[in-house]
Amino acid sequence: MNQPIQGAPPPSVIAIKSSCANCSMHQLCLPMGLDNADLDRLDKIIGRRRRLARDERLYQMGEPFRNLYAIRFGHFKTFQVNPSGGLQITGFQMAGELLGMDAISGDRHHCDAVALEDSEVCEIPFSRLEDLFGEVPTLLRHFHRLMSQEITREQNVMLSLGNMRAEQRFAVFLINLSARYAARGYSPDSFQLRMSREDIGNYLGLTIESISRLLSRFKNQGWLKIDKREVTLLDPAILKAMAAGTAQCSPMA
Amino acid sequence: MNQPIQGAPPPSVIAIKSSCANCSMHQLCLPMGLDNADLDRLDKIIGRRRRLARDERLYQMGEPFRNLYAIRFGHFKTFQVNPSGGLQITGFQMAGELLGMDAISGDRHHCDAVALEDSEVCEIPFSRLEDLFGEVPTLLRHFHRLMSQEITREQNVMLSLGNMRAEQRFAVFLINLSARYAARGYSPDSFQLRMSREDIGNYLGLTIESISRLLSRFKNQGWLKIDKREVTLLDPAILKAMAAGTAQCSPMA
DNA sequence: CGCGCACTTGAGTTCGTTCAATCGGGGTGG
DNA sequence: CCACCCCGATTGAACGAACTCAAGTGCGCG
Repeated sequence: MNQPIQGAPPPSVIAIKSSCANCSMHQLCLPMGLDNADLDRLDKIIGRRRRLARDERLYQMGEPFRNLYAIRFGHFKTFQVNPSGGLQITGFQMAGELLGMDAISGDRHHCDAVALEDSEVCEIPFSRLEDLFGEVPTLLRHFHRLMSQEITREQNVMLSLGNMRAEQRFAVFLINLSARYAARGYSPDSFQLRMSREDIGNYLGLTIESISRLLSRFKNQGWLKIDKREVTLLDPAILKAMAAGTAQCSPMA
Repeated sequence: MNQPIQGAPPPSVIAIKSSCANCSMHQLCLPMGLDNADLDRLDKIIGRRRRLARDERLYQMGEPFRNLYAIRFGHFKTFQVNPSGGLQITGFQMAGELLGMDAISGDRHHCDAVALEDSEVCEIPFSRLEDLFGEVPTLLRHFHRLMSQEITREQNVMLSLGNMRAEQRFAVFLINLSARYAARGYSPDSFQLRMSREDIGNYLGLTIESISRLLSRFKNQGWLKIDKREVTLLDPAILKAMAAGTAQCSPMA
């Protein structure tokens, strides 16, 4: 139950001398808003940094829950598996975001997390984090905000899956990525998709073929350029309008 | 911005001498696992009980966030509204469950909560609850579990919306209600649907007609009885199998 | 009794899927 | 260096599950 799983190489463990204060993500991540003293206390409990190769698994459903993980760099996907084998990607996570919050209830992970590219995470022992909550109210506050953010994020996905047509879901997806890259200081209009078409389709409740057709349609409309996984949004305004539901695409053009 | 909204009567405010200790839900609700002394401290911060009539709104998207609400009795639905007017029900809540956790980030409510029947909630001022967290670690722990539970609940909905056919979604829905009533000491096989077919359809990403047809189909298969909103599960096993994806319904029978 | 509302049922349509063929780039081995 | 293969992606054609539109039912309430 506890040993490495089905042939996946044990994740490399590297002791890197690095701190939250040095981390470029500390304004988005768990330590947001902490003063130097508190930053230090948080640093002290961070277990270790873990490097993961593309497709390597950070944790798996059913594993006992001990740590949260803050992404230092790289991208992840999280997914749930059906009793009958069906798989649903529940999110794509990027640097500064927290993994594992769904495992707090139940003491076991409720989904799998897999690296979409070579990535690094900070391991945060949850019991030690809990100890710290009593001493650093600012930290607790921000932690609650992060959990709550995750709840609203998922509500938005539900809205998309339950209520929107394919093209609108896809526009929402692109605009969401764009905004998150913008928040990290990257271009909002030009970025790499770190996930396959298949992953996108699964996440949005569509097939890979549908994603491919949507990309072609948006490209033919002149709304974006797409070269392999490199996207350039040529008309972010109309994509935003589609995401908001105030514009729609002609069936074909 | 702060006054009562579009004709909804101001919610009745009643000062009832009641406590968590007396509440039949205290084993499921926020006070779970607290000893009497801590129960008392929690009691002291509970603002007031609020009664809501059917269709009355507890809070609305955009309203400033001050309180969480614990449901004493009754049922609620929460829903999000699209910029373009589209509406997605994100959950149905029953006694012992907590409302408002999505509002912690952002300080404003991100969805609306409406009573499905005459109901009563406990108002929990969040800032006072935060104060208490420092003093009652057990309370904080359980609060984290509740938030985490909400995250996993929503992941399950995403799985259902993104991955399952109509009949499976509906089976999941029924089995989920059944389990929650069972946890509250009610019959798992016979209960009232507190929400309309339309609400169910919206929640499951289906139309009201589809829900109606599914009910008829399940009835014709002899798997349940349905009389208005009174459901009796006649073959919970096969419904569970359908929910798990290990059985499926013939198109018509 | 008659109106309104929630629900049911039927018939035709549509959006996205399924199935299948093809493309194209990157890696491997002859 | 080229031939070959593999895999992810694209494109086309036909299908089907769920939707839309429309008519009908039944119950509650004034």
